[in-house]
Amino acid sequence: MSVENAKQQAVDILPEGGLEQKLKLGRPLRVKLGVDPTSPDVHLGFAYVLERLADFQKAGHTVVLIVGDYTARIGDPSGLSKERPILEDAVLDENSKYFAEQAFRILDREQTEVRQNGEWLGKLTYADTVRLARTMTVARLLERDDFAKRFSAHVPISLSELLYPVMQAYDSVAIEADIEIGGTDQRFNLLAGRDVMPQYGLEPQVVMTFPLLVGTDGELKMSKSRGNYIGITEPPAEMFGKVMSIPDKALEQWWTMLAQGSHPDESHPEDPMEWKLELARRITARWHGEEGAREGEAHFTRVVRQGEAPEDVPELPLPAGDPVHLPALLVDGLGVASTSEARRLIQQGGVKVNGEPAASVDLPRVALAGALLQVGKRKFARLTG
RNA sequence: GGGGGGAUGUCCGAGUGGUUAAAGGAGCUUGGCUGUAAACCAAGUCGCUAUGCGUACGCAGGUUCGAAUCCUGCUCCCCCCA
Repeated sequence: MSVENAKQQAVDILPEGGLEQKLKLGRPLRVKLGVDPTSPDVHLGFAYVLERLADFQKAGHTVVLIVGDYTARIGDPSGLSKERPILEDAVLDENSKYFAEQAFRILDREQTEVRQNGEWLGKLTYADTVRLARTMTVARLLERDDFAKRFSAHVPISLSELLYPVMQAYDSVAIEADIEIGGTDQRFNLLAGRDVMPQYGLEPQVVMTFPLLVGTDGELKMSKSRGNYIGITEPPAEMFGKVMSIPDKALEQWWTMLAQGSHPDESHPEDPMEWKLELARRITARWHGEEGAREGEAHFTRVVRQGEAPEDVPELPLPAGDPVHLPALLVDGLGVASTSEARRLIQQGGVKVNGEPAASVDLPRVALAGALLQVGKRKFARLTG
């Protein structure tokens, strides 16, 4: 049974023996996961958690995805703190759709309920909210690690944020969750559900937490806002290259969480380079198939290891005029952020024409027509016209 | 309600009237080394067809030859007491 797989990978299963009891009920269990609709991109870290949900589905259980639209819509009025920004309804709806599309690459659509928590949170009266709030104490909230840290660091915490755990707990009430899963950083919120559910006459959910995947920087949790993530929709070459860019110290965790699959005892190449290559192949193959993995590796070998131009270089028409002003061209065609940035790159030899560092910001047309223009190691364009 | 402290570039954080586009660090970028990475070395890191010009130190005004630095009002944040 695939639930075994999830069990093995979990960091916590609370309470002890709770999962077995739930499983003994002999009916499809309702396994809940909360989703933040402000950043709908499914990255490898999140995909890992979705895979655990899929483990449950394989055993016939039902997955309930809670899109936190209501929580996101409340947001933070000041706009100054570290809280999540308020998003437009339209953006949220768009995000939810985009998210679902990606999530169903992992989850079985037939065994998945997608719910928005505005459905029930939007109907609570003030009295209902107060009743809900009574199930939690301030002291317990402040025990939570990140609140405790922020509080002692004098970083603002708004009252609304303190309500998040009970709102999330109420989601469990509304959908009658049997199990809720999340990253280890969610432990407190998940446990809040256990406290609140009995107040509404429900059996408390079982809580399962899973390890947090570190990002491509090897330091911090993978997340979109930190820019250290790999999205599952990224093209093969990007994906392969980003995996290769992780520090060696992250190898072991990535291997365990993302590559091993159902063979936990499987050995890996000793040589870190070979090990990482195998990791990159597997991850790319998971999302783009064997063909994609080959393509990604070929690109990596050629461009990064051998320092050559990729096979298919996008074409870029030369603008009118002679000489050609390089900074503008780099901004328009190669994605350089500003002309000032472009000038710096040129100055430092980061811009190459046919492999030779560009000598000046203005180059004669004849030197550029048909030439290969390169910025840094990875951006290329073939100039035409 | 009373009292005190604070808001600086991507982030952290110096700077209390005059080369201050703003120390230092982190991050990031480029180049070098290399086994992808890391470590290490060097440079860069607001914008602009640019040996100059324009913007910039919470917001809006003011004082001054000159302000991130002084004054006034406003907004936001933190702490203590109630």
